[in-house]
Amino acid sequence: MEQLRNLPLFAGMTDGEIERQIEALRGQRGRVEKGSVLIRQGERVDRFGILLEGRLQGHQVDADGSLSVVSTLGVGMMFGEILIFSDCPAPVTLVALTDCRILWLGPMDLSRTHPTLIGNLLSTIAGEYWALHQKIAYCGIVSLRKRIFAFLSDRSVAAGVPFTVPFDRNGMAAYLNADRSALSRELSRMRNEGILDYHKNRFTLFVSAL
Amino acid sequence: MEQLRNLPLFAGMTDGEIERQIEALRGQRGRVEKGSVLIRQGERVDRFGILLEGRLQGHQVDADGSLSVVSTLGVGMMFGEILIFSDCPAPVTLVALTDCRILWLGPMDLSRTHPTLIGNLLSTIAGEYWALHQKIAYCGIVSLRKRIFAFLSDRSVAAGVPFTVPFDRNGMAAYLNADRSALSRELSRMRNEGILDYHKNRFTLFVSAL
DNA sequence: AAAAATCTGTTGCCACGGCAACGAAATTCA
DNA sequence: TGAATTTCGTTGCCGTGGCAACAGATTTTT
Repeated sequence: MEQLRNLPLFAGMTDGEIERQIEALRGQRGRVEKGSVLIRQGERVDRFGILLEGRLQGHQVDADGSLSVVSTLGVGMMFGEILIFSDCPAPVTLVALTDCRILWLGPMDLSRTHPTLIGNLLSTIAGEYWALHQKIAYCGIVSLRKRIFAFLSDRSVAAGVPFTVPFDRNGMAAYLNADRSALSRELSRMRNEGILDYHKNRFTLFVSAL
Repeated sequence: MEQLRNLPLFAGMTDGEIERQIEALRGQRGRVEKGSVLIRQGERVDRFGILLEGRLQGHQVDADGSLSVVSTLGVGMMFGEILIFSDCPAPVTLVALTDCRILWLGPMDLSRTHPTLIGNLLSTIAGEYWALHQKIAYCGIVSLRKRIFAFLSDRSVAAGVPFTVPFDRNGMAAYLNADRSALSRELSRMRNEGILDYHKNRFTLFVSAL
């Protein structure tokens, strides 16, 4: 309960309302062990989940058969909540990176769902939409250096200096869709030129524009 | 009314329900002339719109000051509907490409909104989310040729042969984020190799895999 | 119908960045 | 604590694809 109260989905709701809504959404807690597949690409989905413990990862097989990592989910994050409102099959496979505890919810009857919860749901989905939009904006920048800088610059104004990025190098490269070694190379150059400094995923920018 | 009934937002609702909901959403029709700005990047937005007539275009200025076209909207499409559920400022500027007629709706009180309309709204937003997701999937393909082919291949299975794409060359290049001339060059090559044929935005694929 | 504007194809140049391969550092596991 | 695994930086190679510039075709404007 303590945990549920802090979830964005239940923001602004009383404990009683939360309990009643979970009931209405046929909530049930479950465990899955490392390696399990929660959602299979191509499947139809009619319930969504909240990750109470553990880590998940979204995989996608492209048309040519190559596999790519789409997203990584941590505690408190939701999955499948967008899918249940689409008529399309799951475009990604969701795998448990570790043993997980999950709160399953759905199917959802909107006429019996609390407006606050619906609002929270919409906010969450909207946020995820703009997150994708942002990623696309970065990927539209042709020069790798400018792409990296735009990303770091945004993080810097959002989080101050120094700041951390929620990625390891591989993840950061994937997000900016660049090659990992190319990313490392460019970061080194920028460090040598005095544009920034970093250690692992902790960065400091020394200039505000390129 | 005739027109409203066919909008995805009002799908499955009776005329009476539609009218009542428009009233609850403080709906008002408006006109804007070519060149007007409907939403300015950075602004807060508390109402959304449905394009009844005309064409709109979304622009975005990157961190380095360069302008890029993000999207183009046609009759029946909504705009701002995701924004009103976010706490972030508008990431794009929306400009009228032609004279337009618009139905403005909002602010929205979820507790007074018909569940069906909420469902339609969620479906629409979910659809837009997966559309972005798809675009990102394409952009993740490193080889331009494979990127183009993945795109055309998907359109082909969805729409048969021959099929049309909703873009001119510029738009298609932007969507696949590629350079227009590079796109033309690659399409030519593929045509010469007998992989496909095309005229303007009408394509025919001759192979199903690359 | 002429003129202006837009869209499309083509081509040469060449640098950016993907790829592979390797070693070092760091983290995880036994 | 040592071994195994993963992460990260570095470097050489070289092909892809961005860029610029131009011509023809198509569309729109007046």
